Amino acid sequence: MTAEAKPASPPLTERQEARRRRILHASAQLAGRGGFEAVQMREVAEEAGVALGTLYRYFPSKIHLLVATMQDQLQHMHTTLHKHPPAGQDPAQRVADTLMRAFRALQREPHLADAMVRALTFADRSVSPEVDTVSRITTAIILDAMGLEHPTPEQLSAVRVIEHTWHSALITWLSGRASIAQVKIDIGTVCRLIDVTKPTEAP
Amino acid sequence: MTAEAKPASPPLTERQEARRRRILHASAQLAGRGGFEAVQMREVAEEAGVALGTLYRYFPSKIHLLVATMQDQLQHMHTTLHKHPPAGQDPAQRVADTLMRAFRALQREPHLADAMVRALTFADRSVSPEVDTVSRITTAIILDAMGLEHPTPEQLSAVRVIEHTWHSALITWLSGRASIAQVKIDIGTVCRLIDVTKPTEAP
DNA sequence: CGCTAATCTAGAACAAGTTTCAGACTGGAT
DNA sequence: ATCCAGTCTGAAACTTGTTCTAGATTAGCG
Repeated sequence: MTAEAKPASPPLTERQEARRRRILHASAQLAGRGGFEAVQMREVAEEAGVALGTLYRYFPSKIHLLVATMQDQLQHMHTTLHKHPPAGQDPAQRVADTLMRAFRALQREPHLADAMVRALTFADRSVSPEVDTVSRITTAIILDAMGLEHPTPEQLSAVRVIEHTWHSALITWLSGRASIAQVKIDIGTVCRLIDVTKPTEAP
Repeated sequence: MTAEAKPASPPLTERQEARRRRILHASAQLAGRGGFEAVQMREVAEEAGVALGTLYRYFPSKIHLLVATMQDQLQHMHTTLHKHPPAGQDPAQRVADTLMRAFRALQREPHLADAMVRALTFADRSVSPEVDTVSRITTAIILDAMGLEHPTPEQLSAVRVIEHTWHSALITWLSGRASIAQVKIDIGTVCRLIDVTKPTEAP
């Protein structure tokens, strides 16, 4: 059940894998400076040493590219979190800790965060599979933090709500409409749902 | 404190007000068919009987235009809700009812919903004031449903989280990644936060 | 009424995402 | 080693959001 990347299509040759990585690297690089708008397809192609048409063969749109970039970054974060799991007492605390940590990571690269999150929420149906992958990784991270083997449907819904809050709070922060403090408060608030949906809650 | 529209700039003449309305109407019309991408600035201008430059004078970008369209629609909804307030017993129930009702309204015009919500979450800093207005109206709607005069900071945070969930859940539905049922469940789930943050909760 | 500043129009021009195409290149099968 | 199919390149073309310009219209004012 580990959420890995490519289930479909022909396996890539070494050179192709290298190209793909160069593209993703260029994307993250450009995003790290100016954010969403700074990721211009022509520039990504040039920086990755690849023709424009090739870029589009690998990633059929700018949104696809940025969502893939996010997948990449999330994988890193997931791996890192496995090595240093949150230490809190109860599940709600651990989830909040984890999200705060992720939030701090994003604060270090606000432009990159901007590009990735904007792409993620702007994605239309044609990007659903990729966005879904991102969502699955995020869910896995949260469930890991909760330490649950077999979450109840109720708990899964709570996790979904946490994800909703996480994404939307990030957006309000990125667009300058909410402060860092407010985002932290909102994360803390939504994590209470974990306690509310504890299976031991009902008589 | 009623969230009205235009606090700034010179008051518009009658013809100008009419133009503005024609533009918003054309925008909603086109959005109602093909969604976000169907709202093309040239078409909006033509349908509204206005030059492209004029359209841009009234709304400095497509995002501004669609966010303004959303403001407009939300005002309607707010007014309607005042006439037929939710009838539930407790605040959480009333808020859930209200959001479900709004959700049903959006389901009737999924393309319009798509255009408005995508614009809202894609908006960058240059649209912050307008997005903030939308947010204030939404908050007002939720607070009305709760029936609170002086919400505590905790409750305001819960309302923010509800809004986050509302927007993000809409996005997952619009992009076909969540079913209507799932959105309803998530709304119900997040509304539990209202009970958790009742002031009578603490000793 | 006649003037002036602001606004509006029509249309060209520009920017960035996306598509297309002809030709060069690569990898694998015979 | 040769050939085929698929891939990559470079460049142009197309689309749609956005900007700009020159000339007509309009609104407000003396």
